[in-house]
Amino acid sequence: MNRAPSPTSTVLDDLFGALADPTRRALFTRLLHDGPQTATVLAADRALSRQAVVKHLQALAASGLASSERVGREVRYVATPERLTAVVAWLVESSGQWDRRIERLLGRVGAMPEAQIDAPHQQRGTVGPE
Amino acid sequence: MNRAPSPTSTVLDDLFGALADPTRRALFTRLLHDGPQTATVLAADRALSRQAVVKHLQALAASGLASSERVGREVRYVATPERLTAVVAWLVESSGQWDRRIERLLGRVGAMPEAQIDAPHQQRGTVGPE
DNA sequence: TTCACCTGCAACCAATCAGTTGCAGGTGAC
DNA sequence: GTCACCTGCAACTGATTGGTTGCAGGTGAA
Repeated sequence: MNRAPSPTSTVLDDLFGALADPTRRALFTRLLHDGPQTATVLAADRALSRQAVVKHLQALAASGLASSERVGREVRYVATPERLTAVVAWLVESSGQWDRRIERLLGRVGAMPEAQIDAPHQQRGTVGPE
Repeated sequence: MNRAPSPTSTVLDDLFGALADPTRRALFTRLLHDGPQTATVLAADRALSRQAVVKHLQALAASGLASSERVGREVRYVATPERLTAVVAWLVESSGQWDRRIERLLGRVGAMPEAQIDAPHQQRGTVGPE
């Protein structure tokens, strides 16, 4: 599973593209906080067809923000937020030396207490770099 | 100038959407590093029509990442990266307590001197997590 | 074995998007 | 005033996107 990113689009295209849709962001954060879910379950409490949700999840997977594993007859999707580092890297890199505000904001994250940082769920191996 | 964001899309939709296109990202960083430019000039060294560039710049402006000012018969576009704080805010907020890697990356930036936060950036309402 | 349930694939539709071209209207310089 | 140059608007096209529905196929449980 987990479609390979299309050769004509870059990692950042896929990432920003995936995050540009509110439904997709919602699915991503839902997976991030509630752990693995099937598309069927995710579609249940949303006014969306299962197929629509599947397509969104595949878009997330194509960008590396989600991954799927088969468990019996179900397919569970998991958020894989590591890839967001590419977004952060772009922010840092492209901004170079602009005004300080963003660094202050980022500083807050850097200063986060470690107690809160533990991975919310097991981050299984399918994630590998391409 | 600077179209208002459409009422049906949120700030984040517009931001991520604007950044999802490689041409738009290139234009943005170009403006960021080289300073104000006209669409005509920007289109010159790109294999793109002026109108196409104008549309991209308008998309950037709609998301708040660029602004334009009229100077005589020219219109100069300027990058306004402050709005990127909304992206950072989303990263911070939605991620909450994920994996360490990103914090290391962010930590590098956050380690800068004089990091104290004022108001996290005035967000015109609609930004929250959805 | 049978049946219920979940997934995957395909076709299709409407809307949006990226891009083009053509033309009209301002503005500055000579 | 004239002319060159830049911008703005509109129409149009092709591709992509977000969404739907229908149906076939695999899997687990009774």
